[in-house]
Amino acid sequence: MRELVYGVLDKNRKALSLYEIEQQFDNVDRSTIFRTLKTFQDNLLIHSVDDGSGAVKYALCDDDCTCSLDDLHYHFLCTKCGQTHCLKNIPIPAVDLPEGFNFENANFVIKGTCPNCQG
Amino acid sequence: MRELVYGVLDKNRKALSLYEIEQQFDNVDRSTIFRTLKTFQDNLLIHSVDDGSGAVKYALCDDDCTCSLDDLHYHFLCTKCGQTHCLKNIPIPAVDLPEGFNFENANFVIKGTCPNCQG
DNA sequence: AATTACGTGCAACAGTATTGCAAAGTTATC
DNA sequence: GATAACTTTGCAATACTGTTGCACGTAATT
Repeated sequence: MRELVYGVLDKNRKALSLYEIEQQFDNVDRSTIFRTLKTFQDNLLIHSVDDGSGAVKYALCDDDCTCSLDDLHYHFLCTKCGQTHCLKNIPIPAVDLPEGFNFENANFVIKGTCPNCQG
Repeated sequence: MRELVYGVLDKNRKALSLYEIEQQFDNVDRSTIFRTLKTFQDNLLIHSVDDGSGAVKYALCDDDCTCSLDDLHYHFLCTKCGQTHCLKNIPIPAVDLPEGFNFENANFVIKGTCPNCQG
């Protein structure tokens, strides 16, 4: 199962929701996939994004990804097709937080239309 | 009711979830507050943030806020106390999107510890 | 007074996430 | 090879947030 789920994420190259992953199988229970994804996350194979679409999405980490530390990148949610892309090539600028605030992690989601949905 | 809900948001000066607002009243229904917040949002009095905590939070807009247009700002979610602060003084840098991607909106949430939770 | 519009509470429902439990499968151990 | 120990899976149930339908009550309007 883990290999199959990994395969789906690898094939799609974008962030998928639990439901979307479930759709790609015929007879696999949500909970199984859910737990598989959780395992992946615990082992830093994938990262999750809450893009505001209502469902958390999951995407593969890069080989050298250390997720919570420095794999920060923008995510792009297309408001037309609903797909979420990882914009790994765009660096996230350092944020100058006010005194007393301590940076741990960040979630930067940009919304708009993706190349497939221009018209 | 609208005055009361507005008062709560004004007093707290941070983003509150529907549930948190509900807690500040004794006998007011979720749906009433929900609809009140929706009304506020339709009239651009408040903006909503999905900080990834599972619940959407709501905060007052500034007087000159035009929300969906240029009131973009960072939000800070404290991983200890769960409070969400608006970091209105920090400008959001322009993001250089790849060809074909069209910017409409953004949601930038930073996680960490807030001044109240340092130790 | 009759009509209309609006606000509220209750209850129900939707969608996603999550967990308990038992069955099925797998691996280790003797 | 049999048994025990552990893992994985499916089903069902539950939690939580958000959302809507409906009925009732109140206030404004004619």
